[in-house]
Amino acid sequence: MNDLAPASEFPPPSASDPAYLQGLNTPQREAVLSSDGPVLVLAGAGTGKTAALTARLAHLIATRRAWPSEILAVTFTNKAAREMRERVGKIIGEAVEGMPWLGTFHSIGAKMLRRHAELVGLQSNFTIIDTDDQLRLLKQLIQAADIDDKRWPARQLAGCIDRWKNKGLNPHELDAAESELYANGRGQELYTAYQDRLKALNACDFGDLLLHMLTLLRTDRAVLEQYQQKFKYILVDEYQDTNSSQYLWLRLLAQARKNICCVGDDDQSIYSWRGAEVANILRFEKDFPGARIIRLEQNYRSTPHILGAASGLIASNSDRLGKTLWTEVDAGEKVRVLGVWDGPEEARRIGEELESLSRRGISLDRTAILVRAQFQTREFEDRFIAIGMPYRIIGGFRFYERAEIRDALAYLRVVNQPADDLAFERIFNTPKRGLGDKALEKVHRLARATGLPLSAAAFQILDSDELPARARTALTALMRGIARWRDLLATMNPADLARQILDESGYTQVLQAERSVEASGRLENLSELARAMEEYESLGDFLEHVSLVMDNEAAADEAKVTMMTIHGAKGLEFEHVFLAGWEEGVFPSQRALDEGGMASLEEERRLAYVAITRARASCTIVHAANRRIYGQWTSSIPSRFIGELPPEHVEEESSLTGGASLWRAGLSERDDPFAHLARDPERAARRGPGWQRAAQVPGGFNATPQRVAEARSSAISLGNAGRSDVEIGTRVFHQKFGYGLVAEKEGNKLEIDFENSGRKRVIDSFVSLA
DNA sequence: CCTCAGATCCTTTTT
DNA sequence: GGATCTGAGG
Repeated sequence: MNDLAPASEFPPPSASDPAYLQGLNTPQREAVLSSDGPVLVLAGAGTGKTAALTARLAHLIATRRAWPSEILAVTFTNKAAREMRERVGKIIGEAVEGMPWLGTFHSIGAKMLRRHAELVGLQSNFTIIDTDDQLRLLKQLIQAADIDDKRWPARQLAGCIDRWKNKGLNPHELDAAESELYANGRGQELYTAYQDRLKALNACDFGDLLLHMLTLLRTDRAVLEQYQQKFKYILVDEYQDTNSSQYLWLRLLAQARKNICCVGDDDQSIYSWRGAEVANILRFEKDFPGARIIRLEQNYRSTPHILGAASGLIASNSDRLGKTLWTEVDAGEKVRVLGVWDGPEEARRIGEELESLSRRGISLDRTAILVRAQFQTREFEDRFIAIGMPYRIIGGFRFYERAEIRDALAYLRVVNQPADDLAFERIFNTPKRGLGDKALEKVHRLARATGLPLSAAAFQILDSDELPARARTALTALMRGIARWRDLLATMNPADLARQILDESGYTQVLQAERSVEASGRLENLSELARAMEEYESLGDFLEHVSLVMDNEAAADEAKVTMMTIHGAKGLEFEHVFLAGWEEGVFPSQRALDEGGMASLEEERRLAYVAITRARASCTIVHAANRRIYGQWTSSIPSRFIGELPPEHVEEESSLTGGASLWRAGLSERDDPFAHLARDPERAARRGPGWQRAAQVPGGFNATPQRVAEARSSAISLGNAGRSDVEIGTRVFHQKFGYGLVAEKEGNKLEIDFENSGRKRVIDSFVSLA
């Protein structure tokens, strides 16, 4: 099977081969040596894809076809990028340092965009906002547009916008049907407002890193040609996971030289929910006529039973390019399918298995529990804490998603990038300094009226009597700090600056005063953050790193069993793998079944395929008859995927009387295990094809966007330099101080003699003509 | 202005 | 079952 490839055009393996070619099989060699022209490598799970890929890079560099800086190598995850960098480094040594264009789509997008930021209306120190900031921003916009954010949640809009960006659509490129997906056709309006707001904040979301670059490559000939010339060779990992925007981006860049090599596996496409299009891999040959297709099918990872089970399962899918994995190994155990009574028993059994493996001298580092969804790890955590089983959970909260880290970063962002209103809002009253909603609202009002960023408005409002004395004192202290830190930015190294900011802002003191376990953990995290900053030249560099790259790598001290989602496990392998929760409704997930129909089911099946193929030596699939879901006990039937495994590769076992098949037969006839959800009409309404349908429900919503109109008109009529309709002697009205006569005027600052409150200093945008 | 308690929401996967 | 939001009370 491995000799189907027409390898004759390349020299056969010989002892004089460079090191990077040794040990590669025939198709792998072909993937390395076919350096010019379009190449699609279909690499099955465990077929030595990364080895071939890194050898290919080494080959391009060693044969002087390109300098390291002339190769664009994109991956999806930071993990993959890091691994490739390391492995290439081992082959070519120091030269890998000169590979600036090896990274994730997003980090490369960001790098390019910083060079051309002004062409899309940004400055090169733009902030990259995360989902949290994005949601807060959207919520503000939704409220400003007088849309009921209960009926049209910000998450939903965020989902739409992501989708549009994944498709490469700018706001003006949406058609009516797309716009219809949110708030009865107001999707486009809000998307436009969001993009405008981001530009005003000098910020980008994840999607923009690709979309802006794509827009630029499409519209700016010079920029496009510059990069087409620069990248002599393009290498793309996990090609099946590219979305339309990434696909278009690659196609533009590759069009001139056509030296593009895409590596992927349609059977491992598991990210369609975030816009990945398997079609991209299927149409490669059309996009690049004459493309060479190479199949890597010899598996070096798993036993024949594991491969047989996985292959048998994935065969139920349609529309595959088709690969047949094979291995030279001929021993090994069958895949074990274990039925248990409930969730706690599942955790108990797997715990026991792990203990037994451990006793046999197998390091827990070589074991993993893979789950469909994050919440499933909780049951294991409870159990493992009880029995003292060391474990690590990958995924979940990342380092930089912790509140204290986000707070610290917000300070740094405000200092680094004055227009970052989102960050300013976050630190305004953090730590608590007596600045509440009222105070923030006033700063907001001034900012809106003057068109200034919040932090600038905050400086200005100190010159007035708008704020009560206490708030004013507190804000003065904060703003003095910010001004000082901004001064230090140029001279001080980022780590020391961060320490100083945390100190002077009072943030560390508050935590120190708390004296709780959590507080000391937070302090620990903060000093960890400062330590991590030490490698960085500038604060900007660091902020970019943190938003795009930083993930929590648990220190590998003690041997631990790894728990993670199947998505997180893609690309990894473990000696012994436990696949938990293979029940209908959990895996395949109810949501996928409800919302995506057959296509989703197939994706779930690919996910199952990925899960099984992570295992080297043993794979144990567990399903429980009862499980607590959202706090309610539910009985469940085994996943249909279990039934799809070829029996000859599977060994069934049940802790329930009568054996697996018996109780399965009894259970499978029961009604929908999620019936309790359907019984609740509220919940039932939220199921179904999800928000797409919900978006079409005619709403009882018809409010007018009054507030925005107001804000806009005042923004237009009021200049920064002071308004022309107010002069000394003008009679004006102020919401808090009442009527008065203007006594002094300097720019937009007024001194007014109020009839009831005496002389006050006020910013002109707070008064109206009386 | 802050804190606490009750109500309400949400439960897939991630750069 | 847990996180998050909202409203009442200190």
